[in-house]
Amino acid sequence: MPELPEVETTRRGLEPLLRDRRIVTLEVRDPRLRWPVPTGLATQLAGATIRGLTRRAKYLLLDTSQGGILLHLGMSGSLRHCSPDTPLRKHDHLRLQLDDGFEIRLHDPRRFGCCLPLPPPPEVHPLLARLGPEPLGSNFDGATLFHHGRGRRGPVKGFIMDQAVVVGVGNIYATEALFLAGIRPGRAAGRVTRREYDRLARHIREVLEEAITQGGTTLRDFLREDGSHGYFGQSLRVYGRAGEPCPTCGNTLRNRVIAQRASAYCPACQR
DNA sequence: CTTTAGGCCTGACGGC
DNA sequence: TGCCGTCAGGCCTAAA
Repeated sequence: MPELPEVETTRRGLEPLLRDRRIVTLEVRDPRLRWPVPTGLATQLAGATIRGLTRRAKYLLLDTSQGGILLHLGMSGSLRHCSPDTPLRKHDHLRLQLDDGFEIRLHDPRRFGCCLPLPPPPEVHPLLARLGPEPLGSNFDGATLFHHGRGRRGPVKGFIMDQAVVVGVGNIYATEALFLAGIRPGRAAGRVTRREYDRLARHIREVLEEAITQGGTTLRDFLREDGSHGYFGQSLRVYGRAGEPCPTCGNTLRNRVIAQRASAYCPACQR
């Protein structure tokens, strides 16, 4: 279940392996993803030189001399770098064969991911056009959240998971950041104070950066395995721990469904 | 405009 | 042991 740190770690791991490589073939073994992998994509990419691999939100953008590619890992997707004689697995959808004899495989059992052409300029693509600021970028802070949150009656947790507000904050890191900021996930976004949004923005950045840092230490595993080893072993303080004691005060953590997602919180620490 | 619900999928899990 | 219902999760899309 790649969240932003996993996607960024994947990008950092793969970028040096892909840059300046030539694509020999793209084999579409199973085009059934969130949207079908277009027929003709393989032909378009054959012989292309890879210029780079960047990230926007949880999307990976592969830039080549013969056009861009937009990748999303959805819920269960992963990319691995391996040699062609590595046994193929069920749900290996794509093989991107490189001129150095290695290949990249997209593995995605639940098929929520995608692989689509990305015509220039990338930022106008419908899937990218309405995205909010990057949480690790310079134009994301408490002021942004506060101003965007004016008049919002929905829960703050759903608000920060809204890709138009800030990208890349999934259920896990939203839960963790709200705990660290001392804000209950069910609070109306419009009722969270400026000071609280400052804390929240800081903690969103913090939990994501912490996860990326830890991701770097397990990068080798991440690229070779299927990404199912969990969140880099990052110590999650409250996510998935309803019923357990709060790591700060010892009160029993509760669970509520907020914005259609399980939300653990401490009734004492979070207000 | 905001907010909510539905849908897409498979694998893991629990109950019988 | 096997079958089946439920759940998880990102995020688009339609509808309220």
